[in-house]
Parts: sequence; structure tokens; C-alpha cells
Amino acid sequence: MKRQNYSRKREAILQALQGTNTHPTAEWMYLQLKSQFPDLSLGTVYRNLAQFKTEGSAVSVGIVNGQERFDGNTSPHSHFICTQCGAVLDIFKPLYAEASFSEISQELCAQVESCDVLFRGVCSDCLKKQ
Amino acid sequence: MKRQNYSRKREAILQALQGTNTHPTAEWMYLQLKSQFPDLSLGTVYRNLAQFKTEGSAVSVGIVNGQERFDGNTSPHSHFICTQCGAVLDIFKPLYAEASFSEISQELCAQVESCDVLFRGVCSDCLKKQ
DNA sequence: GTTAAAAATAATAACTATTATTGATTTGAG
DNA sequence: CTCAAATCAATAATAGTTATTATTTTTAAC
Repeated sequence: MKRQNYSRKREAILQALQGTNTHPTAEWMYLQLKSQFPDLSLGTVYRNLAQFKTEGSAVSVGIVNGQERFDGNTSPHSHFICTQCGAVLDIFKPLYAEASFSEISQELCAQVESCDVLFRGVCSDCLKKQ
Repeated sequence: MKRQNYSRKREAILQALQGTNTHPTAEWMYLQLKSQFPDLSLGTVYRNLAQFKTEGSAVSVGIVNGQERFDGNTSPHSHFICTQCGAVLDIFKPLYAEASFSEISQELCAQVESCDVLFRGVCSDCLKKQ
């Protein structure tokens, strides 16, 4: 039984990503795992996150304040980004945008493969602080 | 009549952005305008684009291949991004995602202000080339 | 368990898009 | 024209990310 693409750090990185709903940055994950793996390198986090993306075990939410945000939840859902604190929240309510794949494909004569819906605004925590 | 925030270069940058549907990068705009304004600086393009965004006369489509893409069309519409060539295409078909503002607001106890819908796939040109 | 090839990593350097700085130029009302 | 405010060019600086390379870890056959 050949277990390719395995290392304890890679496994820990993926588990840390799947175990949070904060949609973290590479740097945040690096700092989180640094205590458990004192010799962890930031480059390793970046490299593994990139690999998770191409493998499909992680997705990118987008870039918030100059930093890419990752999501280990690959089930289809949308996101809300707080323009004040940068928090990224999940929205699991279906939005019918995916239902437009075929129509968009026809309109553009293109092959539509995915759809991201991003809401922006002020989150509840930031509203309270005002 | 006070004409604040005016300069021939700023006007040219905005007109160039509004006169294309390619959703260009700052660098693309710089190269486009360089022939007309030989002493134009890339920093000036970046600074004006940032100002257009805060003023609301331009919006950001997102970051494609590491570069921010801008749109001078501020009417609500969606976008398709080709994952092969990086082209950004407009989609004017309404997608009913905006209709979910109030529901999302309730679900998150947040103040939703905008919504971006991004489709990804392979554009017609790239499909032909395969 | 050993061992050798393959894969992954740490540390570091390099890259690149973007932003900040600063001194010079342009703008427009008086 | 004059002057203060706005804008700009040129340059340096910043910061997120990627590439490099020597070292370490993992793997699977022995």
C-alpha cells in the first residue's frame, strides 16, 4: 500500500485547515502549527496549501487585505467578508447562482466549472463595537 | 466652479478604464496610456485606480494570476474568469444573489453592502485552441 | 531492521505586485 | 500673474508569495 504525498506536517496542515471555520491565511496556519512543529517553515505551509488547492482538498476564498484566505470545507457554499475586520464567514444558504451554469455557458460559449459568491459588509461583531 | 481632483492624466486613466471591457490590470493601463503620456508613472495609475475605487467610479473584479483587475462599469453585473488565459468577461444576466441581502443579513446579524458573483472555467477562445 | 531512492522540508534568497516617500510640477481661483 | 493646494514622476520600500538548494524524512524492497 503506497501512501504517496504523506508527511506528518502536511497532514497537520490539512487537519488544522479543516478544523477551523476562520478561513485562515497561510501565516495564521504557520503560527498555529509552530508550537506543535517548532521547525515548521512558512514555505512548507504555502507549498502544501497550493497542493491542496490543485488536489481539490482546499479552496481559496479570495484575497482579503492582501492575503489569500483558504477554506478546507469543499462543500459548495458562499462567503461573507467583513470590510472592517477582515473576518470571513460561511453562508450555507443555497443562492441559485450555480443553477445558472448552463445559461452562462451558452451566453459565453464557455465551459463554466465553478462559481463563487462573495458578500461584503460589516459583521455583527464590528456592528456592536460601533 | 471648482474642479477638484482633476488632471489630464487622471481623466485619461478613467476614460481608458471605462472605454474597455477587458477588466485590465494597472500595468496594462499604464502601457496603454504610456504612448499618449510618455511621462506617465505606474504609481500614478495605481494611485488613481485606488482613488476611483474609494470614490465609487471603479470597482475591483478580484485578483487574477496575482494581479488586481479593475472594472469601470459600476452597474451591477457578474464576471467570468478564464482559468487558462485570465480573461475576464461580463455577465449581465441577473443572478438573484442580490435578492438574498436581507436573508443573509438576518442569518449573520451583519450589514450586507455588496455581492460579487464570480464564475470560473474555460472561455470560448481557449476552448477553440484545444 | 537496513538501505537506497524518492519525496518533503528548512532556511534562505529571489521575485513581483503594490504602496509610501519626496521633491518637482500642475492646477485654478483671486 | 501669484500662490496654495493638488497631483505627479521617480525612486525606494514593503510584503505576500514563490523558487532554490542542501538536508531530512518517508517509503518500500530487501
